Amino acid sequence: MKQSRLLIQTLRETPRDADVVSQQLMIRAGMIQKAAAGIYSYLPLAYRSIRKFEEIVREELARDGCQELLMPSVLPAELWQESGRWTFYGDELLRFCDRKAKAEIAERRGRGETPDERSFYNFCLGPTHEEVITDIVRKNVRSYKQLPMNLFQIQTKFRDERRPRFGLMRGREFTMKDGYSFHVDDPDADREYWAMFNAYKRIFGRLGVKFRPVEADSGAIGGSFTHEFHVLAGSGEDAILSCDACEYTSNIEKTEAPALPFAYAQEAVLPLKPSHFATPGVIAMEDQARAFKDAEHDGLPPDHASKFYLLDVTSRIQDEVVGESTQRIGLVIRADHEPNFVKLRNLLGAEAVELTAIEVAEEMAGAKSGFIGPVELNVPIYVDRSLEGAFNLTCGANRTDYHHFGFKPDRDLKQFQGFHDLRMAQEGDTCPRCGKGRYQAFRGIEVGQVFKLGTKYSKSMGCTFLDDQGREHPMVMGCYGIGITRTVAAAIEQNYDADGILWPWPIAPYQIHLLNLDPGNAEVATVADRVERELEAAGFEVLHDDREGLSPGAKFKDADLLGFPLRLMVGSKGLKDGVVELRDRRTKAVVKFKPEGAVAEVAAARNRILEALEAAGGR
RNA sequence: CGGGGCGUGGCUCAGCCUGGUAGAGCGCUCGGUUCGGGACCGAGAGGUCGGAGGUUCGAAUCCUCUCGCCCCGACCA
Repeated sequence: MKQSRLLIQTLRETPRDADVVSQQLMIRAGMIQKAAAGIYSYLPLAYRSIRKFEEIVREELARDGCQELLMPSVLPAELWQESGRWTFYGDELLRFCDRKAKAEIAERRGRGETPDERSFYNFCLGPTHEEVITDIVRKNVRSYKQLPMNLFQIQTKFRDERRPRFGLMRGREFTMKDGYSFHVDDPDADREYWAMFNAYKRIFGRLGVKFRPVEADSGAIGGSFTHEFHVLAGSGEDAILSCDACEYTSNIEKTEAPALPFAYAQEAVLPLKPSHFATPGVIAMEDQARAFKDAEHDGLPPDHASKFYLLDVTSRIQDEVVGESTQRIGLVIRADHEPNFVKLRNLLGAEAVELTAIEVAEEMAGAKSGFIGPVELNVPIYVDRSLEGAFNLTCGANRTDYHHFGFKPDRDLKQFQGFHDLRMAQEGDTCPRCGKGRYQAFRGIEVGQVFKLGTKYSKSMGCTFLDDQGREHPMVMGCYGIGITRTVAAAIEQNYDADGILWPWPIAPYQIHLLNLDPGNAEVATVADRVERELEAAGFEVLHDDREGLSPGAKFKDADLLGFPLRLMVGSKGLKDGVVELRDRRTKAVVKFKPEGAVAEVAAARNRILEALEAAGGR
C-alpha cells in the first residue's frame, strides 16, 4: 500500500480535548476522528487493527464451536419489557420512538392532550443482547438434543454513558464481541464457562499484551461467579490485587480482606462512658485517635479510631419487575480502612448501596458531619471483621465537636448485625486464600468478561427445552463479552513511548513501514517498489511511504508515531553502500543488508519479535 | 446530576479585560532551492469568530439565552 494514497493526516500537536495516551496517539496518528462525545470514526489504519483483533477472536472462538451471527442494533421495547430491564436499565439505554409512535403522539396532541413522550418510546439502541438472543433461542431450540449452543456476534453497541471519556476506552458507541451460551444444566454451563475462560486466555495471549484474568464481582443479581480480563496499564481505571504466592487475583471490589487480630487485646476493656471528650474541629478520621487525650492517654494509634457510614440500601422485587424499597443501615470500619460498598451490597442482596445525604445524616444524628457515630442510632449496623474483638475505640458522639472513647461494637450497638468482610483489601494485606502471600496492586483496563448468567433470562422470557423425559426446564445461560475497540486502545495504553505507538505485531495496522527516503531518485524508487512487492508476495503487510517532498526526518517522525513493528529504510545513502536498513520500532535495533535479502531479514526480525512477545505475554 | 473550564481556517493558539477593516505557527496549494531525525525562500487558498437574541453608529470583544466539547466529583459520617 502506498502511503501517498492512504487516508491519513498526522498531527504534530496533541489535540486539546484528548486526555489519555491512546486517544492522543490515535488522533495524532490519524487513526480515529471524533464525531460526537464518545462517538468515533475508525479511519483506515485503526480499522485494520480492529479487524485483525476481531479475526483473532473469531478464530479462537471457532475452536470451541461457537457460531457467529448478527443481531439488530435497534431493539424493540417489548423484549426489554419482558425481561424487566426496560424499567431497570436506566439512562444508559438510549430510547426513542419510530414514526408510528410519533404519529400517535401527534394525534393525542391534536386532541389537546399532553402525552409524556417517553411513555411512547418503543425502541432502544442495543447496549447488550441477552433479550434478543434469548428470544432467538427460545423460538428455535426446543430439545435437549440441540444443546449446548454457543452463539456470538461482533457488533456496534451503544451505551449512553453519563460521562464518556478516554477516547475509545469509554465511548458511548463501541464495538463488542458478545457471546451467549445455553445449557441443559449447571455443570454443563460451568464447563462452557471454563472453556470460554481458556479461549479468552488464548485470545489475549495472541494479542501480545500483558493481561490478567481477575475474579470479579458478579453483581447483586445474576451469576454465581465471573472473571474479568484486564490489560495491565498504569492508566487503567480498575484496581487489581494479586497474591504474590498463589493464583488469587481479583478486582479490588471483590478482593477478600483478611481479618486482623486486635493488636491491643491485653489492654483493659473500658466502658463506653464516661466517654465524651472534646475534639473541636477534628473531622479527618485519621486525626480522631491521635487527638484523643485523657488521664492515661495522650493520643491513640490510628487503628483505635472507627468511622461510620449511614447508607441507603435499595432493594428490588426482581420477578415482579416493579417496586423498589429503601432501608437505612450503618457500616462501621476502622478509620484507616476504606469501605467496600460492593461487598455490603452483596451481603444484603441489595440492588444499590448509597451514602445517605449528608443533611439527612446530620439531622438524624443531631451533629455535624465528622461527629456522627453509630452508638445512639437505632438502625441495623454492620461492622467490618477487622474490628472483631476490638474495644477502646473512638467514634463520633452524635454531638458536634465530640467523640466517644471506649467503643466496643458488639457491646455498644443497638442493632448490631455482626462482623463481616466489608472493607477494601489493600496492597500488602496477607492473602486469606493461601495465608502466605501478600497482595500486590496493579491497574487494569477491563477488556473482557466471562459470566455465568444462570436462568435469569431464560426464566423471565420462557426459554425452555424438553429433556429426555419430556419435561420442560429453563436453559442455563452464560455470557461472554470482549470490548473490541477498547482492547485496541488498551493495547496502546500499554505499548507506547515518547515518539508514538509500539504496536504489538498481531494487531499492528501494517507490520512493515517501508520508507523511501529519496522519492525523487529513480534508482531508490525502483528498489523500494521491488522490495514492497517482494514483501507483500511473502505475505507481509507493508505501508510504503513514497510521499515526495518530505525530508527523511519528517518520515522518521511519522513512522515512529504510527509505530509499526518494523521500519525498512531505502535511501540513496544506503544504496551507495548497496544496503537497506531495517529498524525494530521497540528496541531501536538496526540491521543493514542488501535489498535482495529483505524478505529473509524481515522474516527473521518477525520471528524475534514474536518470540519476545510470547515470552512476555500474559500469565 | 453537581462544580469548573473552553468554543476564533484542518490542528495548536493569540486577539476579548479597554468595542473600530480577523491574526500567528503547523498543515494544505504553486514555484524554486534542499534532502538520513519534523529544511528554507517566495507566492497563494482557506474563517457566517459554536448558534440565537440584545446593547451600540459599529460586536470575535459587552449583556441574555442556548447548543456543543473537555475536566473534576459522585469518596471518608
